[in-house]
Amino acid sequence: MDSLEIEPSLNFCQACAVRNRAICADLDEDELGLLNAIGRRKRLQAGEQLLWEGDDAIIVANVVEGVLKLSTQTADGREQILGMVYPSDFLGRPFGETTPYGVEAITDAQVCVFRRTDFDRFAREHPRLEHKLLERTLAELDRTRRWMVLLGRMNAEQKLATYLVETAERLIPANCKESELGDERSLTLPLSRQQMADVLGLTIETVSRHMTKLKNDGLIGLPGRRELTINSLKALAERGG
Amino acid sequence: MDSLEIEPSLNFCQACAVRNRAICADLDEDELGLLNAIGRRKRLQAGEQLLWEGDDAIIVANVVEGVLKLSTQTADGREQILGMVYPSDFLGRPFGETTPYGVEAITDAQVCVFRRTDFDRFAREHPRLEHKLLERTLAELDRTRRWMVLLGRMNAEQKLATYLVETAERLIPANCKESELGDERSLTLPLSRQQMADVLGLTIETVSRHMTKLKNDGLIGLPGRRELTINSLKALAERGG
DNA sequence: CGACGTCATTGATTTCGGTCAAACCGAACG
DNA sequence: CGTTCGGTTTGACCGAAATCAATGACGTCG
Repeated sequence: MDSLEIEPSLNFCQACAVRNRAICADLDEDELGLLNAIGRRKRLQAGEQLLWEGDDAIIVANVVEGVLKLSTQTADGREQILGMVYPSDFLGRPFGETTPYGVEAITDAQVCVFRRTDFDRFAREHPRLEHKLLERTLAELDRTRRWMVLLGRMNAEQKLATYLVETAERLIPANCKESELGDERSLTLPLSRQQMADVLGLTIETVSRHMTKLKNDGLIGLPGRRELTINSLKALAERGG
Repeated sequence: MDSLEIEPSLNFCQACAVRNRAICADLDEDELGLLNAIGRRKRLQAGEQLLWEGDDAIIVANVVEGVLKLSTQTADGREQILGMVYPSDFLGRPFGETTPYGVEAITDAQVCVFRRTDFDRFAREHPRLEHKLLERTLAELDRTRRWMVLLGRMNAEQKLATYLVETAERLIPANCKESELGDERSLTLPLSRQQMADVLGLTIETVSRHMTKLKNDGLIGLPGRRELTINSLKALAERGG
């Protein structure tokens, strides 16, 4: 299975944008060289699928750039998005036989891909890497459990408000550091309405209706389909949890 | 904070019921001795709280016996159960500052408790243990993500059928190994109707109604409040996902 | 035994979000 | 410039689950 369209392997690691934030952060130069030897950079276009649900788990990866979604299909064909991954996040299922979810690039993206068997061996031989991976997995589990509360106990408006606040918080610090311009934010939404629905366990119509409602209530502005301004982050957060 | 009512420390590990299934499984005699030295057995009565949401994360534990729930409170006072832990499962938040959920014993239980700082240090020094913990955490993350689909995309009947099947599968092999009596099972439900509602993101009335419906449809029997017989595991599973 | 408290069931009603259908809007293209 | 097309919004209606309320079943303790 070597049909992955992969770029030639230079030593990317040293210049890697996520060198100090990804699981490789604690590795020394030598270890990094070894890791570099088994990994390959791969570019993905928006909409391109990296892993298919149920496939043999042949690869794992670090996200270098862009946003990807993890999702699964329900029996009746609808989709539930299980999580979003951002730069420096790890994805895939090490030490497992099959990939329990599909992975698709939401924006153009760049990932650092490893054959799972190679990665598993490397991880077992390098406890510092495994430790980083453990910390990340524990943090991801916490985040996932918080999302369960959203799915299980919130109504549509609360879900939407919570999602918008969280998106703003994850996206704004990356763009600009004017965090104390006050309570306002403006950003480009990474997800379409349908994708937002799939993240929140709603339908596209319900998402659309409540976006309009939040706008009419003066909490947000919608200058364009993908554009969002938040008039008061605090007020919006209050509509959530 | 040493007011934990703890039993004196004999070397429990060798005789431990979950010795070969918990994260300690890969440790040798010496390591086990060291781990034993920092851990203590603790008995819990049904309903007793082991950890409170938001507390400093001072302890982690292995479940030796019984069932416990992880749960969180919503702003409006309702509860969402984030997960159930069974014998050999690990609980608590290693490498973290605060406990992101409350832990309460559902049945009488026995756990093997460690001060978090002691455990963290031991784990860092024993990669085999950390590896086990990583595998467990990854598996738990997979399970949690599957639960997101239940919460986000299933209707009440599907949720209930899925829950009953999963409970049967987790509980039956422990009790008796007559797994090929065919497709029937009978068991004592670990959760009250209210707790089932909290796991499934429903209300107690909806749970009750759909339990009755599944009974009337001939899929299950309800000889008592906490008693359940499954007439066909396969048929019940079909009502789920 | 009878009274009480807890938990579960059942019924009546409301409400929120889903479904179906139509209109709308902006970008890409001939 | 008009057409087309995908994504989005809006409306009308419906149904599943929540809510409100009453009743029932069971255990326990005086």
